[in-house]
Amino acid sequence: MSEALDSLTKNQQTVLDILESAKEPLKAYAILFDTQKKGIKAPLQVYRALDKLIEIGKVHKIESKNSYIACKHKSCDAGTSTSFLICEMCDLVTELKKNISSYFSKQSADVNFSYSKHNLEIYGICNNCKREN
Amino acid sequence: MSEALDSLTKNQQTVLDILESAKEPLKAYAILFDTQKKGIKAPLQVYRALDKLIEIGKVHKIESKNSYIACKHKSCDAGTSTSFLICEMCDLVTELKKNISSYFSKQSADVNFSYSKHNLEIYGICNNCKREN
DNA sequence: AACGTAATGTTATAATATAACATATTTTAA
DNA sequence: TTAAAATATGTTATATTATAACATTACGTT
Repeated sequence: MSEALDSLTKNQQTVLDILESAKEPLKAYAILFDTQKKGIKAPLQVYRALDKLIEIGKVHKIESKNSYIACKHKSCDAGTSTSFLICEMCDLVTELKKNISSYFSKQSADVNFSYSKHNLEIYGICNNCKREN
Repeated sequence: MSEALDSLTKNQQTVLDILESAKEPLKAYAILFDTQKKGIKAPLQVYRALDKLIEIGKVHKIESKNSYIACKHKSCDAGTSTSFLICEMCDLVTELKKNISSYFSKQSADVNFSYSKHNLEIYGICNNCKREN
């Protein structure tokens, strides 16, 4: 049988399932805890699954939180650039769709820097939390 | 004597000196290693100095590299928003002074998100490395 | 079937960061 | 000017995040 491009292995699917059903970004050891009933026993199994999922763009890492989040978009361009809005009150994370890259590319060119990719983490208060306060 | 706003303690100054003379961002344990001849003996002493320096805007953390860099600007607005250009070849880091915050603030408002601060890490190739390759 | 590649399982350890507690120093203010 | 409050220090231990190393298994390709 020829391999479907989006076929995931058991561990990869297990980790992705957890992330997709999570409301907030999860830390690796939280994922480990949640997946122990499904056969994942060691940190490395989580990290390996995460590495692959990030590589294919299904998952992103939020660097300032050492946390991981499933990508909600149809197809992210393979684990490169990311832009997030992070609510400081409820931890909700929204991923911005990426036309913002061209802006950074121009800004970079202005100082003779060849843009390759970026990571943007914007902190603030989400709409829900604003209304409730 | 009344306290000068920019007076630093011994450990804080030691850590800042190391960062200011470094060409690339440094990791906390690299700072520890470099400051051991100057009386700093434990990781916590480094982290505490870093915390303070970050708080007053003298140092920034580069989240995607778990590294720290001295701020070259006159006065950064107290450890809040940062924007970096990071060379993938030589690790040179340039901090963008530009008022990119207002752009993010607008983009955020478009989706009903109240901007508070941001962290931007742009990867690419710096001018020097471009010329040499 | 035999090979090459990728994924797995497992143990150990590296790298990054904080907790807890005792002490010392500086600032503030009565 | 001194006592209280706040800040910084020193030190040991430990928590958190992530990777190394190595043996094994699954699986697509030829």
